[in-house]
Amino acid sequence: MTSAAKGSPSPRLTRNQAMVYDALVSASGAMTAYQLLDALRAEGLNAPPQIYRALQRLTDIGLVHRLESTHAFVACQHGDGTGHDTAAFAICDDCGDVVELSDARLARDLRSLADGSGFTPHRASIELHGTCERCRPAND
Amino acid sequence: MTSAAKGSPSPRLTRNQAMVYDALVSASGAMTAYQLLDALRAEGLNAPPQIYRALQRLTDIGLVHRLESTHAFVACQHGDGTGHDTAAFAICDDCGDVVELSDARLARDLRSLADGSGFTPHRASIELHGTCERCRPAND
DNA sequence: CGGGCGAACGTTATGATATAACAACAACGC
DNA sequence: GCGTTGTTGTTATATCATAACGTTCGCCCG
Repeated sequence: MTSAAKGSPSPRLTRNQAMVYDALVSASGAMTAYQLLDALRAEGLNAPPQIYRALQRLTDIGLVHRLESTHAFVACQHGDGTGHDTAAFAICDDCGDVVELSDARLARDLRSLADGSGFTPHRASIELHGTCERCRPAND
Repeated sequence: MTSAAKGSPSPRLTRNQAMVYDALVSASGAMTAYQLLDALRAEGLNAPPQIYRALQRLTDIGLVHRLESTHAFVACQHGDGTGHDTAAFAICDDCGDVVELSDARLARDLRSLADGSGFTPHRASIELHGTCERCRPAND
């Protein structure tokens, strides 16, 4: 699986950016910057700035999201389009799996909640920690 | 959820915990651990673990919230009661001011969104970045 | 062609955030 | 007293992230 551009506004990725993005997609989960660095040393990336610069660009264009609460990064699970600014993440504290959730109602509620305080939101970080379906104890 | 004792709002803080909490309340805003350390050196706190331990306890009992996206800590702005597990924060990127928002509808939306994915949430981190009322350009 | 220029690169060094580990001590029940 | 438990103070170190600098790349335009 390669770093093919997706939808509308995806400029071509540079080599480093493609390597980082591919690593995140292959991981099918979140990775920290230093995990990416370790994974990509074999391919010639040697120092943190190379990773962080690629991640900066990838998050800027919406291909990658940053998980603030775990200091990790995850490839966008949507078709790249909209909703990035209010994406929510369900992070399993047991297995580390991350699922990206998007919901118009949630976005609307957040916006109205902010408006009620005179606040103009620019971006949101919404991260749920808990237990995913597969890790939940079998009892109901 | 809401496990803080109702009868005793403050479970007797130790000296260090009280110093850290007082510093956060006086700041009327967010502070990083190292800002707290600098502020409290004069009172005898010398090393990061002393700060982090106090913060750990204060967040455990709900008197302090951690802002994941800014690596900072803020005193709870509620009357201490419930809603801590789904509190949202509006963080002004201009002046740094932080307002704690709480909304039952938001909490419900998040829960139902998670349930739809078979996810069982334990805690949420909801942080809005943007511009507060006072910092917003006057037109618009 | 080739000069200019902005973006990306590689590298070194350092800054910022957070925790491990351990010895000393206080508070408390018995 | 004496153990148990939790907090403290301290040193050292782990983890996360960026500053700064010169070099190279891609590409437009003269």
